[in-house]
Amino acid sequence: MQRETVGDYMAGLEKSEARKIKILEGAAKVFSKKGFQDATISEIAKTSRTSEASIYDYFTTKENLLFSIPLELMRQLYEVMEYHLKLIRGSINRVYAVMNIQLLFYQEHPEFTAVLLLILKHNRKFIDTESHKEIRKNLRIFDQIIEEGIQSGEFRQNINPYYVRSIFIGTMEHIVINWLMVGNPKNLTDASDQLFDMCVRLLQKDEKLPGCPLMTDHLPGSGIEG
Amino acid sequence: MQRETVGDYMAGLEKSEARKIKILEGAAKVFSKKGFQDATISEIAKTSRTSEASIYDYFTTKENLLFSIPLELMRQLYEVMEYHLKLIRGSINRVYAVMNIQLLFYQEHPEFTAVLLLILKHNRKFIDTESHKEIRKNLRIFDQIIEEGIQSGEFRQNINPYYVRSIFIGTMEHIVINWLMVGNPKNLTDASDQLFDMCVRLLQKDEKLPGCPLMTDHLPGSGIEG
Amino acid sequence: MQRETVGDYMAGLEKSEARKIKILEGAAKVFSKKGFQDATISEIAKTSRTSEASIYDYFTTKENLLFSIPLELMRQLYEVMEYHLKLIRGSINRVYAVMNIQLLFYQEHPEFTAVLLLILKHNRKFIDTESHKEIRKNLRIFDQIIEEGIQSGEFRQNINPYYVRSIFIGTMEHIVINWLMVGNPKNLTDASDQLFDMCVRLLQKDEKLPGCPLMTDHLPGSGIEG
Amino acid sequence: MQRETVGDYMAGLEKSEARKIKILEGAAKVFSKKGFQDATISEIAKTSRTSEASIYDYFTTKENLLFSIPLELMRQLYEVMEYHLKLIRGSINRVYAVMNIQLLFYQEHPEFTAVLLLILKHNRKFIDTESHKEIRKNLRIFDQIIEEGIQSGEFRQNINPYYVRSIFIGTMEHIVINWLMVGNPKNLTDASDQLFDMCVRLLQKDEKLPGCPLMTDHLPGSGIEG
DNA sequence: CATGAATGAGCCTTCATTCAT
DNA sequence: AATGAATGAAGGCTCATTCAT
Repeated sequence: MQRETVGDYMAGLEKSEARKIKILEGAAKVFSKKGFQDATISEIAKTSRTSEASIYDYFTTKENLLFSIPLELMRQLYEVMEYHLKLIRGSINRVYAVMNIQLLFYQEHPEFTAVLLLILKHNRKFIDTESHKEIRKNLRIFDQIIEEGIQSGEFRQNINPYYVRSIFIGTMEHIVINWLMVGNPKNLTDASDQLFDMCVRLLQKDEKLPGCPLMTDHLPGSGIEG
Repeated sequence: MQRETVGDYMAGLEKSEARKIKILEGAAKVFSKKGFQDATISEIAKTSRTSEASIYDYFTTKENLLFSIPLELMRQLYEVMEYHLKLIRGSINRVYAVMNIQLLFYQEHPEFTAVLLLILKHNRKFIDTESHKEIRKNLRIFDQIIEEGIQSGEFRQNINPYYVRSIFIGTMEHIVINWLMVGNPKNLTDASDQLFDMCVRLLQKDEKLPGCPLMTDHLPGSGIEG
Repeated sequence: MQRETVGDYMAGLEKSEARKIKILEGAAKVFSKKGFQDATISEIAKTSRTSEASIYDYFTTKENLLFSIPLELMRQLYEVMEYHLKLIRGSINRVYAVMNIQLLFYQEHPEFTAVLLLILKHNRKFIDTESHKEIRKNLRIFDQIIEEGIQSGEFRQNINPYYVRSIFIGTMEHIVINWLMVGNPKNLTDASDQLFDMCVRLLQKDEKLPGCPLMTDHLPGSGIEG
Repeated sequence: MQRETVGDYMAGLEKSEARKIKILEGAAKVFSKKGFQDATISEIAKTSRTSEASIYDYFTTKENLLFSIPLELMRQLYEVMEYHLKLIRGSINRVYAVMNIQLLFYQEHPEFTAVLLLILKHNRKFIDTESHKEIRKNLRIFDQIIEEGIQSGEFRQNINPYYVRSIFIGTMEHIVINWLMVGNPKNLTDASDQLFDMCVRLLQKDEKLPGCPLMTDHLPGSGIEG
């Protein structure tokens, strides 16, 4: 088999790389539970089954360790996105896929997600890191889909890609943060379809709305109260 | 009129209350610049032109100080919202007003906003504070408007208020966070209209979409109750 | 009436002196409960129904306040001792009286006693205070009785007054400290007679022992194990 | 002999245990000079030739450090007591030995003694510590000797062991505290014999008092078990 | 490589004390 | 005379980080 699964992902790695990943996982676990400042290197070492000093063999500082958490995972996400998007035609469908994959990924990596959305996204220094570059790479996938949709005529012509992205990303992250903080909704993917049903209206051409397969249940209302 | 305006707000306060507000302002300034942990009480004291010990006359702990920052401001925001909404008819117009007031408020209090959106919103303990209660009170204003719009028939009948709120709040906060972190957009209220143009599509009935000039057909001649 | 009772003791005092005593009482209460360092001027002020600043009108420092606590009370004790001893003849009886009065005094002023025996007696600086001078004055009463007893021939000739005093004072204080710390014995005066029965043997002449009224029940034992 | 003597006691210890002892010694030195509150961890660290942080590797709090000071020493004292008492016959002789050993021990460890008698003995929390358990173990040695003396008929039958102990312990501690506070007597063991001469009268049968040269008639030729 | 052990640096928090009213 | 209000000064404790083994 050519594609390695997540399961045996670490199988082919050198021992050193494997330990680095162990540390990152432990760090994600501890950071997500305690926050950056309340997490201690000591606890991360314990969680990673290694020593504090060893952590400093792989990461220069505690902050560097924090910032390194998304690097590999965002690359994985990027690959998964690319892989799936190759198979999907139609901008709307591609937007849907991106949202779904993203939310699924968050759901499967709750600790990483907590680190990303509750800690890193609000850290100004994080913007200058390699990890953030990976995040922007992922964002660009979304941007491209929107632009393609506009150019192909599948989307409304007068939408502003920046605001579309803001709405999609902002909404998703808002939902995910609620999921992380108060456990609501229970299941992120449950939210996915509902969210999409709403958000997609932003993209669709006006005349398409009634016939849009995603919007079949929308009965035209009567009038408007004066 | 005899009631004090916002301008001379502090004029009528006792000295003790005035100092408390000074401290909260200094704290917002420092917390917004440094984050919670990197901010020191010493620097907050200096910024507030008071002593470290005095801070502890008004707030029990550093965290309590942090959590106290939004209390008064969120009450002010609530009052402003209530005041303006009394004058506005039509659910769409009211949604627009809420977004505008909110964004304007953020823009006018960037340090407070940074504390709120970059620090407090991701702190689990914050949820149990009095300040957070005020925030929920503000959210309920939004919820009510949505529900009224549905019941009055002005909005689509099959929208899910939870997701509508998530989209509006999530998007706004995303925009505001970008504004705080990278200075883009330069002006929050510039974003307001663009955002609204898009978001409003989520609420409107399908047949209204084409060509409906937003924000005009709901404003009766006066629109403002005497 | 010439002798004022403890009850109306404060009646004849100036208001200022009355407040000073109030403070000393509050201080004794708080110091006895918390110890010197853990007691705060703030709590003493509250307990004394006065303000922190007022305390500093009467006492220069917290330590000065502590050291001032025994001054008046030790003078009272001295007067009580002198008053009673005038009526008592016989060195043994006088020793007994001193012990009794002392223990009774401790029992009636448990907070003062705690301050004295748990805090002040182990403070090197206290030795140089006016209060300590009063304490030494009281000790001298005891010393005099012992010396009189020796000179009158009522006590053994070869006793060392220093060690006798050490035994009596050391034992009493040990008992009182236990009473303060673990509540045992419940009643100090209960201990008084038992203690005296034993301690008095140190003073009595050897040939007096068999006939001594305090020692009537002593049956001669048999032998000594080799 | 292979067993380490007291002299090279620290030789066989692990480095970590040796450092712990160094800290305890430094702590005893500083606490005895300054008292608990006025002693600073910083000064203890300096005195122990270690860092403040290291102290917290071995002791959880400053108070825990204080309370830990007697633990090992009281164990040593217990062993010394047991060792010597094995060699001594006669309850009077054993009482004498206990007093002597105790006072000698105090004299050899003046800083420890100051901590014990000037700080710890008056601390209510100390009662619940492991160290206090050791102290009670030592007290029980004394109690047993008294009881044995009563049962063997060597002592008066009607003495109350609680008061006997109070007298012996109270007196000794009183003397030792004076020695610590005002340097009088110069030499604790000088006091020992004088004190014993007096105190022993409390124990002896009445008829024995006249002319009985203490400490001779209980010592058989050898007195020491091979 | 891995790590046990050690520490320098720093901050929150507390009060005794002062002073203007 | 009395006090509310303000603060300077100080110390316990915590960790990120280093380094010898």
